[in-house]
Amino acid sequence: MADRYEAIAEQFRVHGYKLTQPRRAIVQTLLGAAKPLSPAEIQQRGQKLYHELGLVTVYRTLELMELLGTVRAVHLADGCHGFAIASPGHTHHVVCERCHCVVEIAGCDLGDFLDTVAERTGYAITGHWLEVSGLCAACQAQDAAEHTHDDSIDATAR
Amino acid sequence: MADRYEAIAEQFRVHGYKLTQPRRAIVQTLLGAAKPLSPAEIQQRGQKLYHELGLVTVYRTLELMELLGTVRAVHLADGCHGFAIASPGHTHHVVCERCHCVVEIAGCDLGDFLDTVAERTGYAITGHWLEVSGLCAACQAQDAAEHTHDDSIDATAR
DNA sequence: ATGAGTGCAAACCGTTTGCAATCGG
DNA sequence: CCGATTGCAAACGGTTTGCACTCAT
Repeated sequence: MADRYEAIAEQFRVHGYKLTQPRRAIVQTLLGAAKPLSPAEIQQRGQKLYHELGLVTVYRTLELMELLGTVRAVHLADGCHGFAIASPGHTHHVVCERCHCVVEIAGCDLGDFLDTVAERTGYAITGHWLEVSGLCAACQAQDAAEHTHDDSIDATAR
Repeated sequence: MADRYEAIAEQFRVHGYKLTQPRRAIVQTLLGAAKPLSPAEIQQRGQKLYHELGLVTVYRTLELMELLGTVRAVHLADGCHGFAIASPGHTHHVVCERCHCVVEIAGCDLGDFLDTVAERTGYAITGHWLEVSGLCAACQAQDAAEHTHDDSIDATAR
Protein backbone atom coordinates (compact mmCIF):
# COMPACT_ATOMS: atom_id res chain seq x y z
CA MET A 1 0.00 0.00 0.00
CA ALA A 2 2.68 2.42 1.09
CA ASP A 3 4.75 1.43 -1.92
CA ARG A 4 1.77 2.01 -4.19
CA TYR A 5 1.60 5.54 -2.89
CA GLU A 6 5.34 5.93 -3.20
CA ALA A 7 5.27 4.78 -6.82
CA ILE A 8 2.69 7.43 -7.69
CA ALA A 9 4.50 10.13 -5.72
CA GLU A 10 7.60 9.23 -7.71
CA GLN A 11 5.72 9.83 -10.95
CA PHE A 12 4.87 13.33 -9.80
CA ARG A 13 8.47 14.10 -8.85
CA VAL A 14 10.03 12.58 -11.93
CA HIS A 15 7.89 14.76 -14.15
CA GLY A 16 8.57 17.87 -12.11
CA TYR A 17 5.16 18.22 -10.49
CA LYS A 18 4.78 19.25 -6.89
CA LEU A 19 3.32 16.95 -4.28
CA THR A 20 0.97 19.31 -2.52
CA GLN A 21 -1.44 18.53 0.29
CA PRO A 22 -4.49 18.45 -1.97
CA ARG A 23 -2.74 16.08 -4.37
CA ARG A 24 -1.66 13.79 -1.54
CA ALA A 25 -5.24 13.68 -0.29
CA ILE A 26 -6.55 12.79 -3.74
CA VAL A 27 -4.01 10.02 -4.28
CA GLN A 28 -4.66 8.55 -0.84
CA THR A 29 -8.38 8.71 -1.40
CA LEU A 30 -8.12 6.85 -4.68
CA LEU A 31 -5.79 4.27 -3.17
CA GLY A 32 -8.22 3.68 -0.34
CA ALA A 33 -11.25 3.30 -2.60
CA ALA A 34 -12.61 -0.11 -3.54
CA LYS A 35 -14.57 1.29 -6.45
CA PRO A 36 -14.11 3.94 -9.13
CA LEU A 37 -14.85 7.39 -7.73
CA SER A 38 -16.45 10.38 -9.41
CA PRO A 39 -14.73 13.74 -9.00
CA ALA A 40 -17.37 14.80 -6.47
CA GLU A 41 -16.87 11.62 -4.45
CA ILE A 42 -13.14 12.14 -4.48
CA GLN A 43 -13.62 15.64 -3.14
CA GLN A 44 -15.95 14.50 -0.35
CA ARG A 45 -13.73 11.65 0.79
CA GLY A 46 -10.58 13.66 0.25
CA GLN A 47 -11.78 16.41 2.56
CA LYS A 48 -11.38 14.01 5.46
CA LEU A 49 -7.67 14.07 4.67
CA TYR A 50 -7.37 17.70 3.62
CA HIS A 51 -10.29 19.80 4.67
CA GLU A 52 -9.97 22.62 2.10
CA LEU A 53 -9.88 20.32 -0.94
CA GLY A 54 -11.66 21.97 -3.86
CA LEU A 55 -13.49 20.25 -6.66
CA VAL A 56 -11.53 22.13 -9.28
CA THR A 57 -8.31 20.75 -7.90
CA VAL A 58 -9.72 17.26 -8.12
CA TYR A 59 -10.41 17.75 -11.82
CA ARG A 60 -6.98 19.20 -12.46
CA THR A 61 -5.22 16.48 -10.50
CA LEU A 62 -7.16 13.73 -12.25
CA GLU A 63 -6.20 15.21 -15.59
CA LEU A 64 -2.59 15.25 -14.51
CA MET A 65 -2.66 11.72 -13.14
CA GLU A 66 -4.32 10.45 -16.28
CA LEU A 67 -1.45 12.00 -18.20
CA LEU A 68 1.04 10.29 -15.89
CA GLY A 69 -0.86 7.03 -16.36
CA THR A 70 -1.52 6.58 -12.67
CA VAL A 71 -5.25 6.91 -12.94
CA ARG A 72 -7.76 5.67 -15.48
CA ALA A 73 -11.38 6.45 -16.26
CA VAL A 74 -13.66 3.45 -15.87
CA HIS A 75 -16.52 3.20 -18.35
CA LEU A 76 -19.10 0.52 -18.63
CA ALA A 77 -22.13 0.00 -20.83
CA ASP A 78 -24.22 2.10 -18.46
CA GLY A 79 -21.90 5.08 -18.53
CA CYS A 80 -18.88 6.46 -16.80
CA HIS A 81 -18.35 5.09 -13.33
CA GLY A 82 -15.48 7.35 -12.37
CA PHE A 83 -11.77 7.14 -11.88
CA ALA A 84 -9.59 4.43 -10.41
CA ILE A 85 -5.89 4.03 -9.72
CA ALA A 86 -4.15 2.22 -12.53
CA SER A 87 -1.02 0.19 -12.17
CA PRO A 88 1.69 0.98 -14.67
CA GLY A 89 1.46 -1.02 -17.84
CA HIS A 90 -1.52 -2.44 -19.62
CA THR A 91 -4.24 -3.61 -17.23
CA HIS A 92 -7.99 -3.89 -17.15
CA HIS A 93 -10.60 -3.48 -14.46
CA VAL A 94 -13.24 -5.90 -13.36
CA VAL A 95 -16.15 -4.06 -11.81
CA CYS A 96 -18.82 -5.52 -9.55
CA GLU A 97 -22.30 -4.79 -10.88
CA ARG A 98 -23.74 -4.55 -7.42
CA CYS A 99 -21.26 -2.69 -5.22
CA HIS A 100 -19.02 -1.35 -8.01
CA CYS A 101 -15.87 -2.50 -6.27
CA VAL A 102 -13.03 -3.08 -8.70
CA VAL A 103 -10.03 -5.30 -9.05
CA GLU A 104 -7.33 -4.94 -11.63
CA ILE A 105 -6.29 -7.74 -13.92
CA ALA A 106 -2.74 -7.59 -15.13
CA GLY A 107 -2.15 -10.22 -17.80
CA CYS A 108 -4.14 -9.65 -20.94
CA ASP A 109 -4.21 -12.58 -23.33
CA LEU A 110 -6.17 -10.94 -26.09
CA GLY A 111 -3.41 -11.25 -28.66
CA ASP A 112 -4.95 -14.09 -30.63
CA PHE A 113 -8.34 -12.49 -30.63
CA LEU A 114 -6.95 -9.19 -31.86
CA ASP A 115 -5.00 -10.96 -34.61
CA THR A 116 -8.25 -12.44 -35.82
CA VAL A 117 -9.88 -9.04 -35.74
CA ALA A 118 -7.03 -7.55 -37.76
CA GLU A 119 -7.38 -10.26 -40.39
CA ARG A 120 -11.10 -9.94 -40.66
CA THR A 121 -11.32 -6.16 -40.76
CA GLY A 122 -8.09 -5.11 -42.43
CA TYR A 123 -7.45 -2.69 -39.58
CA ALA A 124 -3.99 -2.38 -38.04
CA ILE A 125 -4.90 -2.82 -34.38
CA THR A 126 -3.16 -0.33 -32.12
CA GLY A 127 -5.00 -0.65 -28.85
CA HIS A 128 -8.10 -1.74 -27.05
CA TRP A 129 -10.28 -0.88 -24.13
CA LEU A 130 -11.78 -3.69 -22.15
CA GLU A 131 -13.78 -3.67 -19.01
CA VAL A 132 -15.41 -6.63 -17.41
CA SER A 133 -18.42 -6.64 -15.17
CA GLY A 134 -19.52 -9.33 -12.77
CA LEU A 135 -20.41 -10.03 -9.20
CA CYS A 136 -17.65 -9.90 -6.62
CA ALA A 137 -17.30 -12.75 -4.15
CA ALA A 138 -19.04 -10.81 -1.39
CA CYS A 139 -22.07 -9.96 -3.51
CA GLN A 140 -22.29 -13.55 -4.73
CA ALA A 141 -22.35 -14.72 -1.12
CA GLN A 142 -25.10 -12.24 -0.34
CA ASP A 143 -27.14 -13.54 -3.27
CA ALA A 144 -26.67 -17.11 -2.17
CA ALA A 145 -27.80 -16.25 1.34
CA GLU A 146 -30.95 -14.59 0.06
CA HIS A 147 -31.84 -17.40 -2.30
CA THR A 148 -31.68 -20.00 0.43
CA HIS A 149 -34.24 -17.95 2.38
CA ASP A 150 -31.62 -17.31 5.00
CA ASP A 151 -32.70 -14.10 6.70
CA SER A 152 -29.49 -13.69 8.64
CA ILE A 153 -27.48 -11.60 6.24
CA ASP A 154 -23.84 -12.19 6.96
CA ALA A 155 -22.29 -8.92 8.06
CA THR A 156 -19.12 -9.74 6.15
CA ALA A 157 -21.09 -9.99 2.94
CA ARG A 158 -20.70 -6.50 1.68
CA MET B 1 -28.79 -1.40 -46.45
CA ALA B 2 -32.52 -1.23 -47.01
CA ASP B 3 -32.94 -4.38 -44.98
CA ARG B 4 -30.86 -2.89 -42.18
CA TYR B 5 -33.34 -0.04 -42.05
CA GLU B 6 -36.25 -2.42 -42.25
CA ALA B 7 -34.93 -4.48 -39.34
CA ILE B 8 -34.73 -1.39 -37.17
CA ALA B 9 -38.13 -0.15 -38.27
CA GLU B 10 -39.50 -3.54 -37.31
CA GLN B 11 -38.09 -3.13 -33.80
CA PHE B 12 -40.01 0.09 -33.43
CA ARG B 13 -43.28 -1.47 -34.62
CA VAL B 14 -42.93 -4.65 -32.63
CA HIS B 15 -42.56 -2.67 -29.44
CA GLY B 16 -45.42 -0.38 -30.29
CA TYR B 17 -43.45 2.76 -31.05
CA LYS B 18 -44.38 5.04 -33.90
CA LEU B 19 -42.13 5.56 -36.89
CA THR B 20 -42.27 9.29 -37.20
CA GLN B 21 -40.40 11.49 -39.64
CA PRO B 22 -37.81 12.63 -37.08
CA ARG B 23 -37.15 9.03 -36.08
CA ARG B 24 -36.75 7.93 -39.69
CA ALA B 25 -34.28 10.73 -40.27
CA ILE B 26 -32.25 9.72 -37.22
CA VAL B 27 -32.13 6.06 -38.17
CA GLN B 28 -31.14 6.85 -41.75
CA THR B 29 -28.48 9.25 -40.53
CA LEU B 30 -26.95 6.64 -38.28
CA LEU B 31 -27.10 4.01 -41.01
CA GLY B 32 -25.33 6.35 -43.40
CA ALA B 33 -22.56 7.25 -40.96
CA ALA B 34 -19.16 5.61 -41.13
CA LYS B 35 -18.27 6.73 -37.63
CA PRO B 36 -20.03 7.10 -34.28
CA LEU B 37 -22.02 10.33 -34.17
CA SER B 38 -22.66 12.67 -31.26
CA PRO B 39 -26.26 13.81 -30.68
CA ALA B 40 -25.42 17.23 -32.15
CA GLU B 41 -23.90 15.64 -35.25
CA ILE B 42 -26.94 13.45 -35.67
CA GLN B 43 -29.16 16.50 -35.52
CA GLN B 44 -27.10 18.40 -38.10
CA ARG B 45 -26.93 15.54 -40.56
CA GLY B 46 -30.49 14.51 -39.85
CA GLN B 47 -31.81 17.94 -40.75
CA LYS B 48 -30.87 17.25 -44.35
CA LEU B 49 -33.50 14.51 -44.24
CA TYR B 50 -36.02 16.20 -41.99
CA HIS B 51 -35.48 19.89 -41.65
CA GLU B 52 -37.28 20.48 -38.33
CA LEU B 53 -35.35 17.83 -36.43
CA GLY B 54 -34.79 18.96 -32.85
CA LEU B 55 -31.90 18.02 -30.62
CA VAL B 56 -34.23 16.89 -27.87
CA THR B 57 -35.80 14.38 -30.20
CA VAL B 58 -32.37 13.03 -31.03
CA TYR B 59 -31.70 12.39 -27.35
CA ARG B 60 -35.06 10.76 -26.82
CA THR B 61 -34.76 8.60 -29.91
CA LEU B 62 -31.25 7.49 -29.00
CA GLU B 63 -32.49 6.52 -25.56
CA LEU B 64 -35.26 4.54 -27.15
CA MET B 65 -33.02 2.86 -29.69
CA GLU B 66 -30.52 1.98 -27.00
CA LEU B 67 -33.39 0.31 -25.17
CA LEU B 68 -34.32 -1.57 -28.33
CA GLY B 69 -30.68 -2.56 -28.76
CA THR B 70 -30.41 -1.01 -32.20
CA VAL B 71 -27.89 1.62 -31.19
CA ARG B 72 -24.89 1.55 -28.90
CA ALA B 73 -22.68 4.20 -27.30
CA VAL B 74 -19.06 3.95 -28.37
CA HIS B 75 -16.47 4.81 -25.72
CA LEU B 76 -12.75 4.74 -26.02
CA ALA B 77 -9.89 5.65 -23.70
CA ASP B 78 -10.15 9.26 -24.80
CA GLY B 79 -13.83 9.62 -24.04
CA CYS B 80 -17.20 9.05 -25.56
CA HIS B 81 -17.15 9.11 -29.33
CA GLY B 82 -20.88 8.99 -29.83
CA PHE B 83 -23.50 6.54 -30.97
CA ALA B 84 -23.43 3.90 -33.67
CA ILE B 85 -25.92 1.41 -35.08
CA ALA B 86 -25.54 -1.95 -33.42
CA SER B 87 -26.46 -5.25 -34.95
CA PRO B 88 -28.59 -7.50 -32.81
CA GLY B 89 -26.62 -9.76 -30.52
CA HIS B 90 -23.28 -9.31 -28.88
CA THR B 91 -20.87 -7.38 -31.08
CA HIS B 92 -17.97 -5.02 -30.67
CA HIS B 93 -16.74 -2.03 -32.59
CA VAL B 94 -13.34 -1.43 -34.11
CA VAL B 95 -12.71 2.29 -34.42
CA CYS B 96 -10.11 3.94 -36.62
CA GLU B 97 -7.89 6.29 -34.60
CA ARG B 98 -7.49 8.65 -37.51
CA CYS B 99 -10.85 8.97 -39.23
CA HIS B 100 -13.00 7.35 -36.51
CA CYS B 101 -14.76 5.11 -39.02
CA VAL B 102 -16.08 1.95 -37.40
CA VAL B 103 -16.69 -1.64 -38.33
CA GLU B 104 -18.53 -4.15 -36.24
CA ILE B 105 -17.05 -7.49 -35.28
CA ALA B 106 -19.53 -10.20 -34.64
CA GLY B 107 -17.81 -13.25 -33.17
CA CYS B 108 -16.31 -12.67 -29.78
CA ASP B 109 -13.92 -15.37 -28.61
CA LEU B 110 -13.23 -14.01 -25.18
CA GLY B 111 -14.63 -17.01 -23.35
CA ASP B 112 -11.30 -18.50 -22.32
CA PHE B 113 -9.94 -15.18 -21.26
CA LEU B 114 -12.98 -14.43 -19.13
CA ASP B 115 -12.77 -17.87 -17.53
CA THR B 116 -9.24 -17.06 -16.47
CA VAL B 117 -10.37 -13.74 -15.09
CA ALA B 118 -13.13 -15.42 -13.11
CA GLU B 119 -10.66 -17.88 -11.61
CA ARG B 120 -8.14 -15.26 -10.69
CA THR B 121 -10.53 -12.71 -9.22
CA GLY B 122 -13.32 -14.80 -7.75
CA TYR B 123 -15.84 -12.65 -9.61
CA ALA B 124 -18.76 -14.22 -11.42
CA ILE B 125 -18.37 -12.59 -14.83
CA THR B 126 -21.65 -11.36 -16.26
CA GLY B 127 -20.60 -9.13 -19.11
CA HIS B 128 -17.89 -7.13 -20.74
CA TRP B 129 -17.32 -4.07 -22.80
CA LEU B 130 -14.63 -4.15 -25.43
CA GLU B 131 -13.65 -1.66 -28.02
CA VAL B 132 -10.70 -1.90 -30.29
CA SER B 133 -8.83 0.93 -31.91
CA GLY B 134 -6.58 0.80 -34.91
CA LEU B 135 -5.96 2.22 -38.32
CA CYS B 136 -8.40 1.39 -41.08
CA ALA B 137 -7.09 0.19 -44.43
CA ALA B 138 -7.53 3.60 -46.03
CA CYS B 139 -5.62 5.43 -43.33
CA GLN B 140 -2.85 2.82 -43.43
CA ALA B 141 -2.52 3.37 -47.17
CA GLN B 142 -2.33 7.10 -46.62
CA ASP B 143 0.45 6.59 -44.07
CA ALA B 144 2.37 4.34 -46.39
CA ALA B 145 2.14 6.86 -49.18
CA GLU B 146 3.50 9.61 -46.95
CA HIS B 147 6.35 7.51 -45.62
CA THR B 148 7.63 6.56 -49.05
CA HIS B 149 7.88 10.28 -49.88
CA ASP B 150 5.29 9.75 -52.54
CA ASP B 151 3.68 13.15 -52.96
CA SER B 152 0.82 11.87 -55.08
CA ILE B 153 -1.73 11.13 -52.42
CA ASP B 154 -4.13 8.56 -53.78
CA ALA B 155 -7.57 10.07 -53.88
CA THR B 156 -9.10 6.78 -52.81
CA ALA B 157 -7.06 6.82 -49.62
CA ARG B 158 -9.50 8.43 -47.34
C1' DA C 1 11.67 34.00 -3.42
C1' DT C 2 8.90 32.73 -7.07
C1' DG C 3 6.37 30.21 -10.09
C1' DA C 4 3.45 26.12 -9.77
C1' DG C 5 -0.64 25.07 -7.61
C1' DT C 6 -5.01 26.32 -5.25
C1' DG C 7 -9.91 27.79 -4.20
C1' DC C 8 -13.63 30.61 -5.36
C1' DA C 9 -17.10 32.35 -8.43
C1' DA C 10 -18.68 32.68 -12.80
C1' DA C 11 -18.96 31.00 -17.45
C1' DC C 12 -19.79 27.14 -20.25
C1' DC C 13 -21.98 23.27 -22.53
C1' DG C 14 -24.14 19.01 -23.08
C1' DT C 15 -28.33 16.88 -21.30
C1' DT C 16 -32.97 16.71 -19.22
C1' DT C 17 -37.58 18.44 -18.16
C1' DG C 18 -42.28 20.96 -18.56
C1' DC C 19 -45.60 22.05 -21.63
C1' DA C 20 -48.57 23.27 -25.48
C1' DA C 21 -48.92 22.05 -30.31
C1' DT C 22 -48.73 18.28 -33.80
C1' DC C 23 -48.58 13.98 -36.06
C1' DG C 24 -49.27 8.99 -36.98
C1' DG C 25 -51.73 4.59 -36.44
C1' DC D 1 -59.66 10.72 -33.21
C1' DC D 2 -56.60 10.56 -29.34
C1' DG D 3 -52.61 9.62 -27.25
C1' DA D 4 -47.75 9.24 -28.43
C1' DT D 5 -44.34 12.28 -30.07
C1' DT D 6 -42.32 16.65 -31.00
C1' DG D 7 -39.95 21.32 -30.57
C1' DC D 8 -39.15 25.12 -27.82
C1' DA D 9 -37.40 27.36 -23.81
C1' DA D 10 -35.94 26.98 -19.44
C1' DA D 11 -33.75 24.34 -15.80
C1' DC D 12 -30.08 21.46 -14.54
C1' DG D 13 -25.55 19.47 -13.31
C1' DG D 14 -21.13 18.40 -14.31
C1' DT D 15 -16.86 20.51 -16.14
C1' DT D 16 -13.83 24.36 -17.36
C1' DT D 17 -11.91 29.00 -16.98
C1' DG D 18 -10.19 33.66 -14.97
C1' DC D 19 -8.08 35.46 -11.29
C1' DA D 20 -5.94 36.72 -6.96
C1' DC D 21 -3.85 34.28 -3.15
C1' DT D 22 -0.79 30.52 -1.15
C1' DC D 23 2.41 26.97 -0.70
C1' DA D 24 6.21 23.70 -2.00
C1' DT D 25 10.64 23.60 -3.56
